[in-house]
Amino acid sequence: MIPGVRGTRDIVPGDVERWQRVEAVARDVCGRYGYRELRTPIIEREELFAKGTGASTDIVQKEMYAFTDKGGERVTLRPEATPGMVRAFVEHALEQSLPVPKLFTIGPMFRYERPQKGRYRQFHQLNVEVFGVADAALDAEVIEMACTFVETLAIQGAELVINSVGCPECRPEFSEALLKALGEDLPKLCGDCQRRAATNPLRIFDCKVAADQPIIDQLPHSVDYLCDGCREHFEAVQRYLRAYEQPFRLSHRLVRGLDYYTRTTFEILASQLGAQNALLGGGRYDGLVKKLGGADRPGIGFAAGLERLVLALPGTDDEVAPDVFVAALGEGAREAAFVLARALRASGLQTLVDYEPRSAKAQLKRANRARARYTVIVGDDELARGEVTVKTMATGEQQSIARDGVVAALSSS
RNA sequence: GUGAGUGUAGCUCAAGGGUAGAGCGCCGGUCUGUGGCACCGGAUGCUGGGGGUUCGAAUCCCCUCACUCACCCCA
Repeated sequence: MIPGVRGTRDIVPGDVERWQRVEAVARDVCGRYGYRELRTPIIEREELFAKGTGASTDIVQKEMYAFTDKGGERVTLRPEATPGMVRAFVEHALEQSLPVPKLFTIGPMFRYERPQKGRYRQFHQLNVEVFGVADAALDAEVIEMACTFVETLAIQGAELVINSVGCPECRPEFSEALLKALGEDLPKLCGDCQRRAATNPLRIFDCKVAADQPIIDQLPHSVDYLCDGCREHFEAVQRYLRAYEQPFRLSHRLVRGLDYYTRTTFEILASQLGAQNALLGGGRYDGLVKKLGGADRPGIGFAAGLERLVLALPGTDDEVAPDVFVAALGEGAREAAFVLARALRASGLQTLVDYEPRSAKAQLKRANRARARYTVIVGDDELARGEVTVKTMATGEQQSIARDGVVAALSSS
């Protein structure tokens, strides 16, 4: 046997129904908020992510499936969707053709990481992006929609966390304040934190090392360093959320890993997932469209991890069961059985037939195992009278029905 | 990339140097054209893979692969 590639998974029948449920809810919710689907390729030029996601991020530095193709082009399997969505938005001038560029996409992403629960090398996301709207009302609507999505899936124990990381105006000031506050304590922090202090000081807030916490708890908060514009924007976002009666927790430690985030950031956490507990995360990225060669347009969006949503989904697996099982008894009845099955399917009934000439007992057993509602027994005896026998599996009750009336009888039941 | 744990039948798990097992599931019979319940019978494993120690390895040792948890990262 040749095993599947590490970090990839098959979604088998019995599991796939849960995925379909998540995807159906995603499409339904997106549709109600006015989003249109945009499907972009899984491979993109490597530079799209170096520029978009950010050259300093771990994703770009060590997690991309990047290679040189046969034409000498540097390409990569996409590690996230947003830069591709922005590229397509710009490339097709979607702002001209769509009333409001509200876009969503569902598909696989690839990151070369050590797999663990809730984290895979090929994983799937729902991505939601809106371009060209700077108003805080949209931030709140996007966040509220994300919450509605999770609630509609009946996922328990989800918590919304929000923060503001400022903009290119006020963030440098905050980073400086951070380093200044750290001062002589910096060498006391863990190695990772010291590295973060040099590359992206905000990410010190991500640290989970226990010994570092007393120091980190004393650090200033980004919300206290926002410029007037960012502060008013963030206050407005919170006002709208309260108006929606959407509970949220402010966390000055929510900083997010991608370089492009500005102002509002948010996550929905699920308590039952363990270490990989973010169901969904996103924020505003006002400089990204311009950076990727488009006009100066603001943007906001989020990505939801489908594996994690499926993991957090409450138990009940929806069983897939046929309406009818057609059992053919006797060599002469088989042809009639297949013709009948075709007619039942044409009328919309999910129908199975046995392909082996098994005993009546064996076929009934199969019908039972498949959880068919009805078994239609097509036998030589019945056919001679122009009839078939319909058995209701739940009750065991059965009756003879004219062969040409069985489709009508079953499709109305 | 780092650390720890676990890999035995389709699934959940026993056997800790001496002939690989159970429960569930699957197939068949009792019931020759009638499922579920009961009873009876049957099939299924290169014990993740490779190497070593030993008269003999699922069991001990080494390597490798995969999975799980945590770090890291993030959806």
